Amino acid sequence: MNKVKAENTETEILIAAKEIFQQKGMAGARMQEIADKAKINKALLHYYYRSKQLLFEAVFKSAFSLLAPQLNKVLNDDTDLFEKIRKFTESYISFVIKHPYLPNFVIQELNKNPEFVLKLQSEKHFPSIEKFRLQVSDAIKQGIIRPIEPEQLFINIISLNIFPFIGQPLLMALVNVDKDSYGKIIENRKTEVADFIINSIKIKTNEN
Amino acid sequence: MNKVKAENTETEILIAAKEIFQQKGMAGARMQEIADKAKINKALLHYYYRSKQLLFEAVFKSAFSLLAPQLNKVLNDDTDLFEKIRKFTESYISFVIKHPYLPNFVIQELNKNPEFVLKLQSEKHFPSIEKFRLQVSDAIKQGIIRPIEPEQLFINIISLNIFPFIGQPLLMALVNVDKDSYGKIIENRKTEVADFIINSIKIKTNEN
DNA sequence: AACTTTGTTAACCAAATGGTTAAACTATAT
DNA sequence: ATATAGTTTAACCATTTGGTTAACAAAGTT
Repeated sequence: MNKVKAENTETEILIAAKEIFQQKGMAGARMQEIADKAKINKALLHYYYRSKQLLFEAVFKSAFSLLAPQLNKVLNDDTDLFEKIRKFTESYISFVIKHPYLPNFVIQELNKNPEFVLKLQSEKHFPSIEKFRLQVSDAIKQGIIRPIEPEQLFINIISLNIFPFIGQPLLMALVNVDKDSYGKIIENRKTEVADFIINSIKIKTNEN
Repeated sequence: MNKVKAENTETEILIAAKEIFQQKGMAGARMQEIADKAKINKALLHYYYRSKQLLFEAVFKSAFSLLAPQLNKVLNDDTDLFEKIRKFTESYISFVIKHPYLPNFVIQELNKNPEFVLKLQSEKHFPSIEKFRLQVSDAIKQGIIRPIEPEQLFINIISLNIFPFIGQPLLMALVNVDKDSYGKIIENRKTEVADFIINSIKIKTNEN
């Protein structure tokens, strides 16, 4: 039974470490707290993952490998541009509702440790903007959307989707609503954001 | 001369603390490092600000009191809506270029400590959305902009302006540009973001 | 059954860290 | 000049923290 046990504790640790690291960050997390959450002895953390740094990196990579496919939905996917924007906002917001701390965690740790991005970038499947750039250029040439730099459009899409989660505590206070109401606002954004973007870039035909 | 001296060291400490806290966060900051940066003995930190927590709160409040007036430019100011959006994006982006770590710091610490928002909210001059809400409703009634919930529009404006800074390391990697090129992209956003928003909400007359 | 490998723990350790103390120093007021 | 109040420091201290060690337990191998 030991292999089963081993795998279990190893993933137990990872699950516990995810929770703690994502809520408190690398600097705020305590190995003891992770051990407690995983219901094991602190020394076991070091048995499976040699150091706090390595455990953190395992958590970080795991988090990023969940985030990357989401980003690829805008970047590498050749469905129609508008359709894509609609699908992305819908699916991204659902994704973050499932993993509330994840995007904030990734972005925060990248800010504290910008060199870290290089490690990610060198790995396969790191999202790239190339395809998206072409698609937007084409749509402009075809007169479907007004001229806009693909990079700017991409940044806009990402900003409108990610920030409402990262800025939640601040936005809740400014908009002056409680958690439930804010949840409804977020829920509405599943369609609202896509409409907002498409409205901005779409060239209206006589039909519409 | 002692009162002058006192004020100097006290503000020296605050300046040093700002830098360290804003870059490393509450958990990652070290009192010794702050003392070194301020070129004083560590005990002096405790002489002027009793504890790390209090020093942190002084820094945080100071940071927020810089940010609040920026937010009030969208929320409490009764110039024309479009003009306002243009001015805000311009001035906000300039503001962050001057204080690169500030918005990230505020948002990050609010995430780690959401109860903290209550302290801010209870203070005077805490930005409120009321005025903005009316203005947007009016603009909709007058047929100037298409129907949109004021809260959603506000969240969009803030997201498009703040996120490009908070997400910089990630966005730089995704868009695949170096710091200089990213700086140019940000510079372009001073007008680009306002255009993007106004394009999305403005109802076109026959004139245009 | 003897032995080897893997998993787990309690006890321990050195370094880092926030905070304190008492003494020294500086400048102004008397 | 001297008392006084505010400022600054060196030396300490207790606790926390990441990490190690040695012993033990359980399972697999021969």
